[in-house]
Parts: sequence; C-alpha cells; structure tokens
Amino acid sequence: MKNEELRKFRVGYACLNSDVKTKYRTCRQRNLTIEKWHELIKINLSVLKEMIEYNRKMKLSMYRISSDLIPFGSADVLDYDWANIFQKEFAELRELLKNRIRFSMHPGQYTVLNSLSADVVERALKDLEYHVKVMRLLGATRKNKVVLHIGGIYGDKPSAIKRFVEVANGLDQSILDHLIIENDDRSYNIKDVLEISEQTGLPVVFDNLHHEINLPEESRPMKEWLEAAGRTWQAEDGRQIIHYSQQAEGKRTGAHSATIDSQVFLQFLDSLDEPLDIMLEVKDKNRSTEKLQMILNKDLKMAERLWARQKYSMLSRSQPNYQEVRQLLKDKTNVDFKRIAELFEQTEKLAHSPGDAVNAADHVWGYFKKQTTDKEKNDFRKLMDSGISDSDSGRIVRKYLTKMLKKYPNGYLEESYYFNESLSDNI
DNA sequence: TGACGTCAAGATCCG
DNA sequence: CGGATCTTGACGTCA
Repeated sequence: MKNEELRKFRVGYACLNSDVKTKYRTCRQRNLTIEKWHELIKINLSVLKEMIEYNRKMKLSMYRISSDLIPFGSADVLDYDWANIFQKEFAELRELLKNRIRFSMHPGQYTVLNSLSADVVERALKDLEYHVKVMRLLGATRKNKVVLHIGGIYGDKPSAIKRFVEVANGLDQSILDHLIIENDDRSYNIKDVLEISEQTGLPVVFDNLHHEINLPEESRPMKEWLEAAGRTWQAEDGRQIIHYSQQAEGKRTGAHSATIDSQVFLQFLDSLDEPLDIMLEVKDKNRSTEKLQMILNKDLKMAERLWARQKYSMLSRSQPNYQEVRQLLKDKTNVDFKRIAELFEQTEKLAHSPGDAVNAADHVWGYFKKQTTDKEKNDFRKLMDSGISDSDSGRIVRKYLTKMLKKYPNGYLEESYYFNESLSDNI
C-alpha cells in the first residue's frame, strides 16, 4: 500500500500524556493570589511545552490542549493580563506547533450556551472567549478547532436547539472560525447536531461511542452519519475531525477504555473511504496513539521505540509473548505491525507472572548491579529469594527496583513501562 | 440534594 | 517526616 493511502487516517490524543511526568497545576479559587497565579501559569506553559516537544519527538501530529492550561482562565477572579505577561512563552509554543501539530481544545460539559440562566450563558461565552484566546496565542488558523457540546434540554428540545442556534449565530467571527459541535451521549444525537449545523454553518464532530449510546430514531448506517458530518466541513476548516473511543468493559456506559483495541479500531476504519483526523479518547492517551500510528504508517522506528518501552513489562507477564515480538522485529523488511500491537494489548491485560517476574527482575537488575552497594545487592537477593512467586512480593521487588532507578538514573529504563504502568489495575 | 466526570489540591493516616 | 490514601473542589443539568 502507498504511504498516501496509509496516511489517510491520522490519530491524536487529548490533554494529558502518560509518558510526560510533569503535571498541570492548579489551586483552590479561595487560595488564588496574583503571585500564585503567575507561578501556576508559568509552570503550566512549561508543561505544555514538554508535551509539544514530546509530540514532535514521536512525530505525533494531532493534539488536544487541556482547558486547564490557564487555571481560572475564564473566571475573572483576578485582574492580570497573562496573555501579555507570557507573550514570549506563547511565541515559543507557537513556533513549536507551527506546521507540525494540528491542535484543538474542548471545553467540557459544563460550558452551556443554551442554558435558561442568563448568568450561565454569560460564563459560557467567557469560557469560549478564553479558549479562542489561547488558541490564537498559539497561532491557530481556521483549521484549529474548539469542540463544544450543545448543552441541556430543559424539557423542550426544539426550544433548547433554537436558543443554541440564536446564541451561536450571534458569536464573533473570531470564535466562529474555530467552533465545531459534537454529538453527546444523552441529549443531542448526531441527527440533532447535523440539524443545528444546517442552521449555524458549524462543522460537526462525529463521536462514535456517543453515537452508539445515543442513536437517532432514524436508522441509518453509522458510515452515513459520519459522512453527513463530513459534508459540514469546508475546505478552510481542514480535514474532517472525528472522536473515536471504545467502551471500557464492566464500567459505566460511555466510560473510555484503558487502551484502544487495535483490531476493533482497524475494523472501524475498514468501512470508511474519506480521509479523517481521528481524536482518540482513551485512558492511556499517547500510548494508544503511538500504537495505532505504528500500524497505520508501518513505522518501524515507532515499533522499536515502543518495544524498548514494553519489553520488561512483557517479559514479566508472558515470556512467550515477549519472545514472539522479538522474532517479529528480527526481519526488518517484513514486520507484522498488527500482530505486534495485538501482543502488546494481550500482554497488558495479564498480571505479572510468578515464573517470569523473576527473570524480568533479573534483567532489570542487570542495569544496576555494577553500581550498587553490597547492602543493596544483599537486599535485592533477599527479596528475590523470599519468593517473588506470589504477586505481592513481585510488586515489592519492582518497588525496590524503582528505588534503585531513582538512585541510579538510567534513561532507557526510565522510559520502560515496567516502571510506568498505565493500567493501574494490573500493578 | 446528590450523581454525574475529571483531575489535582488539600487533608489525613500510617509507619 | 515522607509516602500512601482519602476527600474535596470546580463546573451545570437532571432526577
């Protein structure tokens, strides 16, 4: 297959990154001072910079920026011209994003344009202004979008839709340039949102999971709704964006899965003809994005990077799976990326295996043993001898190795999922 | 009035 | 005292 064809589908992720350790900061509104605010914004802009640099390094080209970037950014709590104060930082971010990353933002369910309360609508407008302000500071063009839900029903859907349309049509062009609307999982299905699009001209984001949960009465194949959404996008809006997620087994309806099942995802793509930018909504964030991008782009470099991160975590859970991936990566001219992804996914679901955990711990210990003190060597041996076989002491050994990693830093191990589980249930 | 969802702050508990 | 664990806050709608 041609590259052109494979790149028909791009994937991206939202807000947080499982492999960037610095976190956004905030504080309680009552504790906010100018000094504190300045400090928080400064930190958060540097966190965003780290994520963008990560995306560039991994060649991830689609990314949603968290609304938490500027805490209380739309709340009018204090008078402080942060956009101006941090213009140097924004300029730097703008350069990093330029022509490389199609970024977007997404105010949550609490930004409601069609509320019956004038006060709520006013604050929703402020919130939209805040999002667009950030977008523009980061160099947004019309291709960079702010995704919004329609809002509440208030017992009368036609009136609620009418209110949304009226407010939307009164928005400044600077906001309309970026605004797009999405079907949600309880109130506004894809047909409703398409109707609203007709009356506002706003492009529509099709969300597959919301759609499954909240089907329109009119029964049409999913593909047709998705394509109808596609027709709401003008050339200047850029490529059609959709949201894609999978139901987390055994959790509340609509809860996002820990990782994307790649076979299910590929099946979903199979039925589609038009190029798409697909925003993944998934707990493991960048990790699923990297995995799917590896498959879509047949990206050997990505496969090797992911393998480096996976190998000890896999070895500790299933030696056969570990061996199979090693084999698959031997002949670099003919790599079965789908199978590799499938093995990653299978193994992630497994608990650490009593037998294989010893082996993996020994492999990892190999990185430290030349530098460790005699006491540390003894402690490690004692832990290993006391029986790593039950899952609990396995965890104790990993914890000890994590301590060693802190003391004896090692870039390769620091990226390993052996130390950075994404599925907390499995630790 | 509490559930809903999401994240980290803030509080508290444990050794 | 540091680390682990529990609770709260911020948002609006709906039952």
